[in-house]
Amino acid sequence: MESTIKELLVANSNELFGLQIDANLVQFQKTRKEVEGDLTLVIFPFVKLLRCAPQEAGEKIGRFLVDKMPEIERFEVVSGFLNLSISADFWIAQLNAMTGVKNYGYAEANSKSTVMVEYSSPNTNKPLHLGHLRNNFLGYSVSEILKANGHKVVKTQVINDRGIHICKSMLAWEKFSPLNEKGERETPENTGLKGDKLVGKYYVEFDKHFNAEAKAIIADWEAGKFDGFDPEIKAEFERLTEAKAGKDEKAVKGLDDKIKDLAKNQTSLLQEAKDMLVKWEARDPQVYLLWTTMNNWVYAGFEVTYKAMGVDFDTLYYESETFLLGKDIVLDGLQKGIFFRKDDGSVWIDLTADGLDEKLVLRSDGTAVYMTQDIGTAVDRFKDYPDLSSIIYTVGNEQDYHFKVLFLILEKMGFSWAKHCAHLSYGMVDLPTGKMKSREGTVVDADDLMADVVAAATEMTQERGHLEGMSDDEKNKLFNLIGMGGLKYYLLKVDPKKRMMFNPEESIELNGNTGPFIQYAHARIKSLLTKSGSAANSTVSASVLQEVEKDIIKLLVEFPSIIAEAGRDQSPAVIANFTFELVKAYNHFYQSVPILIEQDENLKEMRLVLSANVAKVIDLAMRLLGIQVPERM
RNA sequence: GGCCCCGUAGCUCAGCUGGAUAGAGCAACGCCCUUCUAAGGCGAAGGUCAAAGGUUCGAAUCCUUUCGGGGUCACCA
Repeated sequence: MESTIKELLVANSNELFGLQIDANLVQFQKTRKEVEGDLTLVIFPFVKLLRCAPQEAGEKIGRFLVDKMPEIERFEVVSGFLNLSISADFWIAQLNAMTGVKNYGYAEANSKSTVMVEYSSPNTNKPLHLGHLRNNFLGYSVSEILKANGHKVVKTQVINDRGIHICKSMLAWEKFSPLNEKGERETPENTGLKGDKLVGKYYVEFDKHFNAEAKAIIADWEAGKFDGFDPEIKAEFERLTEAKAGKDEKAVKGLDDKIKDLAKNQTSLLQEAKDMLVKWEARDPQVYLLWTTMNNWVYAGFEVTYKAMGVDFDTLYYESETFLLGKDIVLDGLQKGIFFRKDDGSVWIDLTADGLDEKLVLRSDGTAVYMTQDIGTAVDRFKDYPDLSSIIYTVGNEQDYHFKVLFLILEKMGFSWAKHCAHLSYGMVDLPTGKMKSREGTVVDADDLMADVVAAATEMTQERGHLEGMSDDEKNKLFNLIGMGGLKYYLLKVDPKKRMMFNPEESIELNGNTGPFIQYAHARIKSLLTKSGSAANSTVSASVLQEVEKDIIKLLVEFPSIIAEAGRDQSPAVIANFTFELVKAYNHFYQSVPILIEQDENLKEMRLVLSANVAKVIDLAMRLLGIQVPERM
């Protein structure tokens, strides 16, 4: 409709305006609900051209459109806005056009380029937490949205299975795990703990002993005992201590932190962990066996969590397998003069001409850093998928700078695909008590949270749900679907780019702008359709439409462009907000218009078809968020 | 300190490629179940869109400055 009007005005612009106009002068907006009309054309851009009052210009364009387009029945000009009233026939035709279209609003599958979406990518030394939930739900949803836009999508993650942090957990487990009566250290099997939780426990254990050792060292230093320490360390400690005199609280804390770092570097524990990393890189069989064993515990644990989240991956990349590749590419770039080597042997790239800094890409000892590995992985992926057009990295916004640098390096290295890669940067999740901090124990564990929301959903659904005749299995599926639907919706309804507040009480709410509110509307429609006995897929007719009915059709007609918008912005929030609007409009209709008890069979069928299309769009929309909708609840 | 992001109702958020009187949900108040699932609907209340300048016929939206909050500036990831 909008494009038809636009073409018509452009084609006839000489006649109407006396000169050729640009298509983007034709601007539409939704008609305000206080005034009559279905579509509004903004008149201001034409006022200058016509050299007349807005009222007059509007009248002229309005008369022209009514004359040319039979669907436009009336028009009204109000303070510079041309409000067009479109016939009921037109809206009914729109409704009929979507009836029975199974994937209404989705583009043809695999009709567009192949895109890889990376998400999750946790460290293997800690269990997943609330932040990972936002990441996973977001990555999964954006993948689904891109698919609905016709892209072929490869979902992936890179597993950070290498590095000093893994060695810390391994070392702590070897040193501090108690032995049971059989002489075994703790395992997921003999403790019943999830693998990721067990490994996480030893990472914390390492930290505890590490800090204690550092503290003891500082106490010695403060007592003047420096036996066995390098004189340089002693000098540095004394320098830092003296610098504290007369400084304010904040500065003192900064200096204390530096002293602590100094002491930490002197601990035997850190030295042991470093030795272990060296052994790992040398493929020491014993260390490798331990590494493999503990990583497999973590993977098994993560698998359970991913299953509960309802996310999946098409392919995985392991840092331990790709970090060497990055090194080769960097050395190649060094040959080509893209990078430069400093005297100590470290390799850098100079990005000052692009307004950034110098960035390290290889350590002086030749080992890889994060950036090295990311370069290698990206190149590797484009080799693995020759038809790949871009990679989207779902990573928190604290890494904005990192990705800016990464893409720039890849571009400088001549990879033409680099400019198509994107960082899907999302904001931090805050708690009412403030930031999540692992040191302060305020981290919300992903497994616990999911269990909590499902438990809450179970309780509330048993209280008010319509569960008659459901098996226990069906009931449990329903409780899970409601709990997880609520959690996903809560995390996805906010613009991903923005930092958000996670309120545990609100996340299990059932009323208002929530997942269960939307699920409930779907269940209600399904119940209605079942009772009607109609397939609700016939071609319908109606000479008049009530406002509430027309409002719903207008929203349904918008759905395809909403999917496009969500894809362009990479924002599930666009889908969530649209669905909420649709459900609100439908509930209003449901409450004010008789459906099953309508006497006029034509009208009744039309309302059923309308309802069925709403249920379909709710389902299609929620699927894009990874949320299931129930037939009953 | 340099760079980046944010500031809209008591709270949580929409709206931001400039367009009519800035919208929802929650909380609080008043209604509506002998019509289909009340996990629902209706009504009323709630705002100097952080502040000040500027551009424009028109600014929450664009530009500048200030204030407030956050992130980032590692041979960590």
